[in-house]
Amino acid sequence: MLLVLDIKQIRETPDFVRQRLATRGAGDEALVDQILEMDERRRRLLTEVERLKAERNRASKEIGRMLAEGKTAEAEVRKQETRVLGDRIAELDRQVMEVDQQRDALMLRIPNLPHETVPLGRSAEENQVVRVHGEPPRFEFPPRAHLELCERLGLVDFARAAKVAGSGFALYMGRGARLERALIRFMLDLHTRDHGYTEVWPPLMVGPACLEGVGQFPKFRDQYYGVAEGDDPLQLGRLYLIPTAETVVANLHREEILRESELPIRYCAYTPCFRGEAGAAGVGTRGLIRMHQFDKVELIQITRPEEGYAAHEAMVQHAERVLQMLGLHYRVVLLCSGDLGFASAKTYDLEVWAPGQGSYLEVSSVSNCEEFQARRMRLRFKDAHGLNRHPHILNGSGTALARLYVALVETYQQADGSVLIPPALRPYYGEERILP
RNA sequence: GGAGAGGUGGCUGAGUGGUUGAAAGCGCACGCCUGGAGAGCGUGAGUACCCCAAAAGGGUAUCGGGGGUUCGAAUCCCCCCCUCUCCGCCA
Repeated sequence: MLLVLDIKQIRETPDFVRQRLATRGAGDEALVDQILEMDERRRRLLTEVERLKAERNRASKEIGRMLAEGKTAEAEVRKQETRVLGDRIAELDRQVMEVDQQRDALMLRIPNLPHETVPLGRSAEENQVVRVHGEPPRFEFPPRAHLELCERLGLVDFARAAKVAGSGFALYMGRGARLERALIRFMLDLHTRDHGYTEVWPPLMVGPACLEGVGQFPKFRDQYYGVAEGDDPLQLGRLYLIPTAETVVANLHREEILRESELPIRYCAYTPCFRGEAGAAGVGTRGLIRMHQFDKVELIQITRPEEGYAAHEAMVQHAERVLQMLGLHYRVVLLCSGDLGFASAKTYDLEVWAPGQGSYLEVSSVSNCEEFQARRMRLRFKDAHGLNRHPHILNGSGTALARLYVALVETYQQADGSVLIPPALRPYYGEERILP
């Protein structure tokens, strides 16, 4: 009953589905045959059990009629006969449920099909840079890394963050905290005022159904923080800390049937994001680049399928606008099939230049998940013909904070050790520079 | 956390074991009426799945979720979830 890719699509065009899945290079296409087999078994069982149920329903009505007419003896006989049907039905029902579960479990493991405009490739190396904005800034001195800048200016206290929460957390202090807040407000204002998004301030914990809905479950179960209430171990896993606002906000309309006139829906949310990042320790773990908790302003759109890709392009530009207004050098990267996220059909990453790192940092990922998530969360809209269809769901960071912070202080650092605040941010930060 | 009440179709709301997928009202769609609108009248309309080449048609499931009793469950029993009211606690 839970359709991930449309089971009909798999049934009708298995070769196409297999071929598209194969471009991801993860071997998921092997699931297709298993699913088809399950599906066939399921339908055979269903046809049989439904026939029996129809028969039983008829018999029951007949018994009702007999009793009403006072033919108790006859009714008793009929009851006896019908009881046997019940046993057979129960047995078949059990089998149907079993096959259902197996099929659904397989379906949940199938990632989205890459869009036809996605370049083929195996890994991040084959991603395509589609445009570059600006130039890397020049320095008359060796630019410092953000870690040093932040510590010297007292913006972030990593030691105390580690003391209270362990490694992988940041403690923004004083002007550092104010800068974080300024960035959040700047982005929220930009997207709500200029780009037509409605601001949302959502819960930071969600049930597992939401994680499943956006495609983070079942595949990446171990990367999320589950919370427990008190010491009750039974409570563990009933709620999870959100790894991104997408997890909550994309699910806001789950199991609804929207009116077409309500589309497109555009939401913008600031939230902290919590990630276990299992197995990622060791690489770039110092500083603000990879953390268990970071801030992010997220964009979500729910659109008619016809408009999904136009909205996708627009959304990339909404995220780019942040970087442009902050005067940062960045590039837009189109992910290749092998680097695509589980739920996404097409993704652009925004990578901002961090002079102190001497590298680009991913600060935004803008994806069109097409109908994939809508199907998993049973979100539909009624079109002009009264037909229920799945909308496209898009998400994009607009943008992630911590890495943006890195790029910002590294880009705007001065020879005297101060950090200039770019003009667009000054109304929010309140001053023109952060002095040593 | 304690006590109570309740979850039925887009909404309100009837229904306590048998042609009830579910009265009635509102809302909605279409048609008639109208110069046009309204009122009025009529018709239609949930969702998912299965059978059928398709359409037509037929069937199954669905009254918060799951399990049970029964020939038969919206109706009876058990467990869970959620909402509301009162009390307690708390930012």
